[in-house]
Amino acid sequence: MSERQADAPSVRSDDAGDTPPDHGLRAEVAMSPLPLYSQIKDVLRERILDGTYPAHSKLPSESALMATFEVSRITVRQALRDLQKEGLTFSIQGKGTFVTKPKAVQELTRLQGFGEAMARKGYETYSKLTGAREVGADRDVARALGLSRGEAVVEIERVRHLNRSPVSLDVSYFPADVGRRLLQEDLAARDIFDILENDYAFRLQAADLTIDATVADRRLAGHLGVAEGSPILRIERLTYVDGSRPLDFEYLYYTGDAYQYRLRVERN
Amino acid sequence: MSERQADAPSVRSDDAGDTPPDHGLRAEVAMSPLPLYSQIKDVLRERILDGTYPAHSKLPSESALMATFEVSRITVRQALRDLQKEGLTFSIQGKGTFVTKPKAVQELTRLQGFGEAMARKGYETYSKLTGAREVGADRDVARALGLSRGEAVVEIERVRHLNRSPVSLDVSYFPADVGRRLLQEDLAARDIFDILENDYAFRLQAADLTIDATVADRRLAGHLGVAEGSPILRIERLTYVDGSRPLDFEYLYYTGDAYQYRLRVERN
DNA sequence: TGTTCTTACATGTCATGACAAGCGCGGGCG
DNA sequence: CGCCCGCGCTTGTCATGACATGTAAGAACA
Repeated sequence: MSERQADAPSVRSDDAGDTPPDHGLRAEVAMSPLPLYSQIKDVLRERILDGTYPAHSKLPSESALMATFEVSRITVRQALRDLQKEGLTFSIQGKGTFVTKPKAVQELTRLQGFGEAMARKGYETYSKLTGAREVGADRDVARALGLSRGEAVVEIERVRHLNRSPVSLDVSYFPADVGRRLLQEDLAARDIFDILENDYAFRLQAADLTIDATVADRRLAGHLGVAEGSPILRIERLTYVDGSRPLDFEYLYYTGDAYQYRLRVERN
Repeated sequence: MSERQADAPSVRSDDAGDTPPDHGLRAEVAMSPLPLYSQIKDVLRERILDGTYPAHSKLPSESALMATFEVSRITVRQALRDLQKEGLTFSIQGKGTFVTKPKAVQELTRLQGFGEAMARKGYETYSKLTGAREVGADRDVARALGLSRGEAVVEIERVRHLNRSPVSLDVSYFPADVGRRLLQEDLAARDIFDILENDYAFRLQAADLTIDATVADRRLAGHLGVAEGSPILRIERLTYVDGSRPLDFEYLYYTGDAYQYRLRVERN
C-alpha cells in the first residue's frame, strides 16, 4: 500500500520537526490577523506553486488536512473552495482534490490594473500622460457612468509602456468629483487603482469588460508606434465600487502583436 | 420539475414576522434531486432577474432567508456565495447583501460553446462544416494538447453563422481517439460541447483563453465575408476535462464588428 | 473465472451553535 | 448642541456532528 496518504504527515514538515502539531500553524494564528482558512489557503497555494504538490497529484484529503492544521472541516473546505476558484485545484466527489497544471494563466481573471499585473510578472512598466482634462460626457461615457450627456467628467489619457515599448493607449473617464482629485496626483508614477483603493478608500468590487478588435487609425498608430491599419485589441472596462456604483470607464487599446489577454473560464 | 414559484412567494412579503411560510419551498424538496442551496439560489436569481429584487436593493438578511426557506444558515450562505460568484450580488459586512445591476454581461465568464451561448439569448445559429480531417499536430497544437509534434490529431473547421451572417471561423483540434469519433457525428447540427458531455461523458472543467487582435487574410476574409485587412478578434481556447487533461484546442476568429466578447472580473 | 456485494474512504450537503467584526442609530454625557 | 458609547442588526469566521453520494477495491458468491 504505497500510496499518497503517506505524504500527508509530511505536509507540516516545514517546521524544524521538533514542534508537535499543536504548535504548528496554530501557534501563529493568534498573532495573525488573517482568517484561518486564508492562512491554510496560502500554505496550500505555496506548496502547489513550489512543487510540493505537483500537477495532477492528489492533495491530502479533507480529514487529513483537518488533522494537519487542527481546524474543522468547514475551514478546510473554505480554503479548498477558494483555491478552486483561483483555478489551482479541482475536486471529484468520492476521489479527492487534485492539482491543476500550475500554468501562468491563473489569477488573470482578477480585476487588476495594468501596472499591477505586469509588476507581478517582473516587467518594467511606465506610463506617459498624454492628456488630462475636464470634458463633457459623450453618449457612451454618460451611459456607462450613469450620468447625463454633457455632464462634466475627467478624461485621462495615458500611453502604457512595457519594457520601453508602447503597448497600449488608455483613455479613462471619471465622474467629476473623483476625477478632479485625480488630476492633482502623479499619474505617471502611480497606478490609478492604487490611488483609488489606498488614498481614496474606494472598495473596488468588479469590472465589466467588453473586448473586440479594430484597426489603428492615424492617431492610435502614432501613439503606439505601429502602422495605420494594424490590428488593435480594444477593451472597454467599466469598474464598479461598492458593488454597483460605476467609477471608472476606460477604453484600452492594445497593439495586437505586443499583448495578449489571458483568462480562465469555468464550466458551471 | 416544472413549477416552483407558486408556493414560495412569501419572501418579499417581508420580514416583519407575519406568516410562517411553512409549506414554502420545503415541501417539494423531498421530491427534487437538486440540493437545497441550489434551489434557493435559483429562486433568488429568478427574483433578481424579474425585478422582485431590483438593482441596488438589499436582499433579505441571512436570518430572514433562513426563516423563509426553513433552512440553516450554512445553506443560505452557500446560495448567496454562488450568486455572488455569478456576479448577481455582493455583500458588505455589517450592512447586508445587495443586488448588482442585472445587465446582460453575467454568465459569460462561464465556459460554454458558441451555440449554447447564443441559443440562450434567442439568436438563430448554425454551423457550416468547411473541413474535417486527420492531420499531424504542428508545434502549437502539440504543445497545447500535450502531444508530440506530428502526432495525429483531428482538425475540424467550421464557419459559425448568427442570424444568417457569418461571424466566426472555428478551427478545432482534438486528440486522435476523440477526434475520430467526432468525425462521424453531425457536426453542423449539434454543439460539440453537447456531444462531448452527453454522448461521450466527458467532464468539461475549464478552459484557458488567450485573446488578441489580428487582421483578416485572404482566406479568412473569404470565409467571413469581410474585406482583407478587416479587424479580427482571435481567441485561442484550450478546454480541459477532469481538471487537467486538455481535450480541445481551438482557434476562434471573430469578425471585429459582429461580435463582442464580454465578461466580468472580480477584485480579490 | 467472472460478477455482485460489502466496506472504506473520498467529497457533497445540511443542521446547530457560537463568537468576531463592521455598520447605523439613538441615547446619554460633556 | 455635539460627540461618543452602547446596542441591535448585519455578514464573517469557525467548531461539531450527521447523513448522502460517488469511487475503488477486496470479499463473497455463482
